[in-house]
Amino acid sequence: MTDLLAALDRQMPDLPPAEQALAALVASEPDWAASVPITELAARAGVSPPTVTRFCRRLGIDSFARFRVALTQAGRPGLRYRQPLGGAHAGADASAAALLDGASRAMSDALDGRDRAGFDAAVAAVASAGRILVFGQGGHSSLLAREAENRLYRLGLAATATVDGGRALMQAATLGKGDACLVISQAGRSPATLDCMAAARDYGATGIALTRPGSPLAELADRVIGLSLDEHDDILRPSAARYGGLILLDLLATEVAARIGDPARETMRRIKHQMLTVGLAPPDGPLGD
Amino acid sequence: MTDLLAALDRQMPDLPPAEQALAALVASEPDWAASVPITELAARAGVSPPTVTRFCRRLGIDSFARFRVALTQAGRPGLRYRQPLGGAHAGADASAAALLDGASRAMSDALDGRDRAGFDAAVAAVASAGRILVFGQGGHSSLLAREAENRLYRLGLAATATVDGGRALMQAATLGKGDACLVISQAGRSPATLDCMAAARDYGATGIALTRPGSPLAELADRVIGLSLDEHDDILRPSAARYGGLILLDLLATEVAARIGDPARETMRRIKHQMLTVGLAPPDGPLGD
DNA sequence: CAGTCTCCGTAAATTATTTTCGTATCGCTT
DNA sequence: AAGCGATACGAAAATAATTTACGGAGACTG
Repeated sequence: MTDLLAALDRQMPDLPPAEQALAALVASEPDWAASVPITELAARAGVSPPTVTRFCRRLGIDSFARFRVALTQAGRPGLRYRQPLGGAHAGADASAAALLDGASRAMSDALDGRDRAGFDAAVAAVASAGRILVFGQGGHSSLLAREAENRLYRLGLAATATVDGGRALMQAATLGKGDACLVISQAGRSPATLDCMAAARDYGATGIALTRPGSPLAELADRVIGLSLDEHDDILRPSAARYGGLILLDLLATEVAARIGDPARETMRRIKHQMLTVGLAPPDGPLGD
Repeated sequence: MTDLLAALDRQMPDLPPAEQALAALVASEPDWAASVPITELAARAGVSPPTVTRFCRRLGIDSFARFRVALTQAGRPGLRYRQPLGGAHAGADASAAALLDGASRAMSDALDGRDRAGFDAAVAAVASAGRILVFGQGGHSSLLAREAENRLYRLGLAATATVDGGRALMQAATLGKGDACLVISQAGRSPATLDCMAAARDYGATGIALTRPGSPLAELADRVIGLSLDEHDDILRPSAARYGGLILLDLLATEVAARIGDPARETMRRIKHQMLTVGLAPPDGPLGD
């Protein structure tokens, strides 16, 4: 019952006419529907108040009051702004809503859909690794690779990202037992990424792939953190998959930090101290610029 | 109005006794408080129903009904985990919820809080620029700078990102009238970023800053896209401000693309065509790897 | 020591929600 | 095609929830 709006979509066809009208209204303006009295909602949908009560019951909720709560909760950050984004360009606010929706959805999906056990194993491998090589190529994956380095070095880990296909293979060849190799690739099929993963594993490093489940790269890795591609029709709209990858890296870093504990805290404190001393960071702001 | 629970914390000391009792109850069980009738809430707090109504009014909300909506929104999954993590680590799912909440919030805030007119002007400047220099330094800003290049070159624009403080200044010196210089800095106070912005403007380029409003960098720029730092108490948790910056860049790129229109579409098609030809991208996937 | 202000409860008024009940409509059977 | 039963749905009544009006108690002020 987490996502009332999804349940609503699903049940839509089976609903009687009056309740379909209600469903359509609620789906299009969930925020509004959750905050007005039952009579106003009924009037705007062209039905009577009892129909609204019956509608709630049919959705498995025993009162209109609870329905409001469920509806408000269903309005997850992005979902509130559900925008089909089709056809003509509808203006900056519509774009903003669609982007936010896509990004929120990508993040929830990535987090919810992760394989708990595999993820924990990846956390353990990273936290205890001697060195960590992060590799990603192409616009999105190289962004994620650099961000992974950025997150991990702050914890005092020996993480290095490279986005150079030739160099990655050479670096992978220097890894050994107790090291980790994190390879990031959305499609999981480019030769350079596969070679890098294979080489790292050959020399005894733990291979972790942040990639599409089932891809050739995933098959090669010891541990897989799944990241699915999002489908989209509009060639001009940026893919939201990056957000899924970023939030997974954030979670990885957070969990690694928790596992490392005080030494990580001390490293972060040092970084902050230096930034403050030089005057680059405002005293209350986040680390780095 | 985004975070009722925070507002509640803040106002707590100034509240009369009966309302403090209410505030404490609401803060400790927001979900419950949002779903029970006013009489039940009042009874459990040991106050009368009218006191609850007055309590809502004092918080700036004109009815108990709206208070419930606000409370439900504030009580979204992530927020409950705003624990300082100084104590025990509550597990990966709690971290995931907190990260997701922070990221979603950062994105909504960034989009909602943007200055519409200034943003449009920045879009126009980028879309019509001869060359675009993107500059950012430090973990977060360099990530954003590279991502800006990544988004813009795909539209056929001559965008170049640099994260090298010395090189940026030299590059800025090559800009001229009709060019644009996008400088990204979360604190907006590092000398390198200021020098770069000043030089670019000196030579006639339009200076656009993605930075904290009111910062020295913002003062120097022609156009400001505001990005506020998020406060957070947990040194080990990554800052969510990056997400705000990313979504703003996505919006910038989307709006620029819409303004450019078909030529941008053609460039994207070409990129996709080449990726498909070489077999790097799956036919239905997003652009790039 | 009034006067005034704020807090907060009781009771009344108002408003919102749910229940009850009756009619209409549709599909199915004979 | 008429009869039957089920479902849909609104009107009105009943109930519940919320807000307003008002007044008393206590604290602070001149």
